[in-house]
Amino acid sequence: MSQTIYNVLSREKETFKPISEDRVMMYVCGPTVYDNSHVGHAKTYVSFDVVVRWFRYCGYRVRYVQNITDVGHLLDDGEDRILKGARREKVEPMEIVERYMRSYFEDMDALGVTRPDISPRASAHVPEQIEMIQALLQEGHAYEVNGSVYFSVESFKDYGKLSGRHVEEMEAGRRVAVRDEKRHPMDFALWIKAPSNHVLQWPSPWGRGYPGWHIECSAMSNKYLGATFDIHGGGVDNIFPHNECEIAQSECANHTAFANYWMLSGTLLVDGVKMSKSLGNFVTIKDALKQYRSEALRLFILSGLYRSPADYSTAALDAATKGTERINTAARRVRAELKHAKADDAANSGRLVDLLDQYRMRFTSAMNDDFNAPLALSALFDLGKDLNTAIDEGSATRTVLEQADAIYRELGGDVLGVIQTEAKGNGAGSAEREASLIQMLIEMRLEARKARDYTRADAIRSRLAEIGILLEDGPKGTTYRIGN
RNA sequence: GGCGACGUGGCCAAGUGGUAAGGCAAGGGUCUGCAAAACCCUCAUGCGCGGGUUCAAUUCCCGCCGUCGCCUCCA
Repeated sequence: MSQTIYNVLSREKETFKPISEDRVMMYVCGPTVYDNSHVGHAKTYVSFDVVVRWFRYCGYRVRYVQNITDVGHLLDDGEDRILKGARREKVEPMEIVERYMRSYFEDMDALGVTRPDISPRASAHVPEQIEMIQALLQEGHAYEVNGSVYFSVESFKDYGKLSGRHVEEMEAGRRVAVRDEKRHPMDFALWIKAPSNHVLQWPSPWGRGYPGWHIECSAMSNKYLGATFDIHGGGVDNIFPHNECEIAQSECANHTAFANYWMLSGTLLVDGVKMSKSLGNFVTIKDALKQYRSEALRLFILSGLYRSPADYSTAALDAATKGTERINTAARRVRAELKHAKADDAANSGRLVDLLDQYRMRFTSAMNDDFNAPLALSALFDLGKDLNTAIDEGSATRTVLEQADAIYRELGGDVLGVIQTEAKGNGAGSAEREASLIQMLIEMRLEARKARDYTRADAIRSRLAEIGILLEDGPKGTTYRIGN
């Protein structure tokens, strides 16, 4: 079965053909680190995390590059975001960068997002950016004015091919005063002359200055992935001008195609409008994680297609929380049953093993179809229903349970990251010890119940509940789970 | 105004030219000292509105209405 990807370049689903057979070279636009990340970032990066995890599950070697923007990304008023952050917090610009880059990684780690293989920083690749700008100047795709360098959009006939815009049709500069220096209103900065008091500046052939925002992605993807690579990802909101500019710079400098497949994730809305730093309506990932566990956040994100918008609300997150509980309870039950599983016996076992294969195939074909995570999830939910029934009937043999456990670990855990694959503990040894202690208390409570000493039984239960361990009495005995 | 996307049950959300996945909520049941949880079952003749193509459309085409994103910084 082959992988399909909705390619924004063609606006169609295409069969994925990597440049090297078993290898995926992938770039995703990363954050500008001048403030805490919000749930909108989570949507984008969790989505691409699942793409990477899926490729790896399928046996591809993936090189995943995601930049860290720490210079050159300007605000409306022309001030660099990093400098604004530095002024706000009264620290060095690079302190802002370190602070929020660490914060970003903390958030991503908490969300279970696999770290990129390379997280190149713009400020650490100024020579590479200068080199690319020089190439563009030599080719006549760029021009210098007063120490700044601009890309000439008229020199690249394909400008607008990703976003479907045409230079002639755009009423550029209508709302923003165009810099007089530009030859064409749509031209964009490759290199910006720094005022003498500007804190971030580097020497260049055109005097002291700093790189424009777009050029870093072109220069760094070129360095780590090559002139042409497989997949370029990011949020749709950057399709114009950022992504369009990347294509223009790279294709003009390298004389070859840039990314073969463009995957853009849908915008996260809150109360129907975009969640963004500039609108101030954002929920930080740290705040969201105080309320919801990371599996719930991931499930919320993966409940819709990556390229569709999603609306953040407490109702949606509560529903996702319940959903993760349902799916994790089923997975936990399988693991618990496995401890005292029956040996295999012919017929039933075979039928159920076939059923499990079908679920794995359902999941696989969903993911192969442009990473349809919501459809893949539905397979896991249905699987849980069948397993519960099988366990109740006593037809779930060891082989069945082992394979079910493997599905949960590999597909729910490794690929989607919505199923906890191991007990959360403070350390390797302590988790096991904790489990034994809880088991001991459960047995003590059982003895109390047998003796009809319910006061004592309830006391054990409520004391455990106080420290977040919830006991649940079921037909087959008492189980527990760790609450939030 | 231009470009792009979308409108599916109470809410969220997949999907297909041949008759609607899944989650949440709701109702019923099982279990149970109590409680909580869990599990099972049920739940859209219908897919924004109006036309058209077709043996057949929610799915294709046209028009309309509405929502969102981008066009200026945002993942």
